[in-house]
Amino acid sequence: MQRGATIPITVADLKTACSQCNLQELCLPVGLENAEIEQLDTLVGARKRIKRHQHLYRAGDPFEAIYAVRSGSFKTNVLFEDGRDQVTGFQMSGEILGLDGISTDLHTCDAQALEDSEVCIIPFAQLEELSREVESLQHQFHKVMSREIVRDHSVMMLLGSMRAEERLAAFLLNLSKRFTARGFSPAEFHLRMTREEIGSYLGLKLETVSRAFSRFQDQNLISVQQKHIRILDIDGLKAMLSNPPA
Amino acid sequence: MQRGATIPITVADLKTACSQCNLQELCLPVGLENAEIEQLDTLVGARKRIKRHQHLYRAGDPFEAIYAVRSGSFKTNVLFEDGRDQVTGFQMSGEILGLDGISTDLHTCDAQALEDSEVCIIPFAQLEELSREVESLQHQFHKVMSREIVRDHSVMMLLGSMRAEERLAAFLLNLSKRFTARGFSPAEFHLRMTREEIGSYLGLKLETVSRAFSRFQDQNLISVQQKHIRILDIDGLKAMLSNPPA
DNA sequence: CCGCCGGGTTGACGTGGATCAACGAGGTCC
DNA sequence: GGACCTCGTTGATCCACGTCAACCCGGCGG
Repeated sequence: MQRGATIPITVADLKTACSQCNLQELCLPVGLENAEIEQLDTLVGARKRIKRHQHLYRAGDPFEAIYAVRSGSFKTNVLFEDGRDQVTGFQMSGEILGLDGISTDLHTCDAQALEDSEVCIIPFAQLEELSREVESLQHQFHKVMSREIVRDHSVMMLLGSMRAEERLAAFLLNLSKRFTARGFSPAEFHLRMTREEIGSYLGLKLETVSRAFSRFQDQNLISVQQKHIRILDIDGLKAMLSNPPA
Repeated sequence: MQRGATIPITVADLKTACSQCNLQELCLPVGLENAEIEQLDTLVGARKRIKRHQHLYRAGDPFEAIYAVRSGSFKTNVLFEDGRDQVTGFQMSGEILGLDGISTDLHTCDAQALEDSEVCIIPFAQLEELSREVESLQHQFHKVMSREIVRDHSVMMLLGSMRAEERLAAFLLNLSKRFTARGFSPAEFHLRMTREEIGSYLGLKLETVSRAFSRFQDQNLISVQQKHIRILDIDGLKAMLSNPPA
């Protein structure tokens, strides 16, 4: 099948396509030329709305596409035979979901919307096909995967060697950075996930998360009201990270 | 520069190449046709010997190539500003090192040999070039990256929700599986890493690792003599994994 | 309006693993 | 062969976080 200029692109398509998307700078098209992004448009046609608490995919589902979060946010979690599970990440707009499925052609975790959300569907076979032709797309995709590996390593670091308050501080600073990159306030935001989900991600119990929030508030580092967070002293939070336990 | 049939391949090259390598089934060439593997040979020319305790690369080094472990074994670890560090993985023959470097063109962790080892150097630009031409290589490379992501997720699970003995049991079972895949005994092997390195990987202190080994020995699950491990009751070890803490 | 329910906070208490410390076994260098 | 050093084991104690439980708040349905 031919692609590219031989396929007519309608105005309706364009409106939803990468070339018109304000997340370009955060998403798969980073670093691509305009002409290349228009090639991407031809395969990133469909979008999908996912309501709060609905699953985008589940562990065991056949893998066919990766997804770019267009609006809203998600969590991914892995399941364990005995019913235990663990949140492996929270994804916000521009971030890519589903890379775990490539290895076995089955998804290996669940992806669930934390709020009403929308994703762009990127059929994987077509992405591979196009990235054989478009060098910069190929390289960008490799960077996306590698970035996921690097992110996972820093989560391992967090889980393996940080104390509860350090973990939470790292988490808040990471969120702040990601909100900032999306044009939101670095200091004030709304958590989309529960204390239990935060705890699962950070390897802590929800009570410990709650207590750490309260402690940060007592120290005037942040102000917390349920899911509403305001960072009052970002340097203070950063300082928490460079304090080894011993 | 031309590649492929236009470049003469000497017998000496071939002897060290993928097409002649007995790790084919475990390494990058999985699932490739013979002709395709021969194309791989053209870029996986050089090998490098790394002595015990030497670094293959360090965090901050420019990223130019990925590496396939040909013999021996490695650990990778990430560093933290304040001097803390954490082992993120142990790699044995056929496994790929260096994928973390793609994201920023700098390596983000250290890779250190646990014993005298040898790696194949796979220049990354050339790998991308060839995988634009060879679909199955492209796909296989994506699987390798995805597998690393999946592996990282299971380490997160381990660090975030398992108890000390569960972690160690999971670690031993994982080693056993990988030794088996390489034609070694599933039940008897030699650890290449210290208790401290195991502990760092598992998010435990070396004393805890040592105690867990002793406990397993008391329960006749394994026999331990320093670095020599014999698994006596593999089902018993597996059972440790399906026992939630509560 | 009231009752319910999920999510969050806080307190009292228990415990798994960290910490500190002593000692033993093997390897290496003179 | 002795001195040293790294690695591993084991015991005693401590403490960060988990556990259990009470309670609070806001939203929702009847």
